[in-house]
Amino acid sequence: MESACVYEQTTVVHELTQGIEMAKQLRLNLDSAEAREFLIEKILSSYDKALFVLKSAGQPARASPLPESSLPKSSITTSSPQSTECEFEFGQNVASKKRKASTPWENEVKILTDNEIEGNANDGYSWRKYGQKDILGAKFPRSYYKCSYRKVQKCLATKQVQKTDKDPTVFEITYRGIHTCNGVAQSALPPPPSPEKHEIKPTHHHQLTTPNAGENFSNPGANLTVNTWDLGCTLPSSNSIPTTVFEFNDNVFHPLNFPNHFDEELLQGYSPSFISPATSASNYFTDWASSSSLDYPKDAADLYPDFMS
DNA sequence: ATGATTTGACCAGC
DNA sequence: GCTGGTCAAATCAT
Repeated sequence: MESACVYEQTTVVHELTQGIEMAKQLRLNLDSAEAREFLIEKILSSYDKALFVLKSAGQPARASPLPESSLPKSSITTSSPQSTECEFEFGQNVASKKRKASTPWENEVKILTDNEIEGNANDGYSWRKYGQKDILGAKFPRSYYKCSYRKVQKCLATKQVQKTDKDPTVFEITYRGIHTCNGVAQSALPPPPSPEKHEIKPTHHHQLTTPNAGENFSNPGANLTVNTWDLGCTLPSSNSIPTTVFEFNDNVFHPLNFPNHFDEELLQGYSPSFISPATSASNYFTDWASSSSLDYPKDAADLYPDFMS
């Protein structure tokens, strides 16, 4: 299955979005050396992950060096019944009024997340609900969102949010289309979570690939373990890409297994040529890179001049 | 007053 | 005819 493990886009979106959140947290925690260090590491980690995934995306043959069993259950789901775990769908129609099942979207990504408030995922974009439908066979209706800047900037990105039948607290989010809006991500984001108020659900589930997973570390007091690298499918390697785990003790978070670096050897040889300039991942990236006060790693720019430009 | 959400209707694919 | 995706008027919230 060619796209069996094409989870890359979601991963990249997640990691880059997470980087945005981390950067925001960093801005709010500049006086705390410990928090600063942690956040910087986390940002770099997310960035590394994104780059790794982008690099490895064009090399299906080397997918999943490790047994899937070593990985947590993926939160990325396939939209195809034939597929086993995850995939992206690429198509061409862009936000046309009528569905075209035979021509998938140019950019469609499905994720599962329980880190969501009634479908309003903090994914860095501002969405406007435009419809809701009861879906055959589904317990819960599906909500349709389009980019708030659809008119102003002709951004055609849409997303669908639907509670899963098995667990109403878990949302299946399908992102469609490409964000052509500019610089809206930051302004659209809600204020960073307050450590005093932000609440984190216990990791009863595959916590996840939700782009705002980065908020989680702001929760104090809870003895919590959060996996932010919870992608199943043919994850390149759970060895080279360790799960990010941190705990909260006495209002201080402690990174336990911090994925700072990937195996450089693994990174080598991967061409970024597969990167489409019109993917949501790249849009996320450009939004992040252009709007964030952070500098992206220099070596990344060296490695991916096209991507960075 | 303005913008966001809700909800019934419309339309095309199957 | 059924279904999913979208539109747009009505309604709600700020």
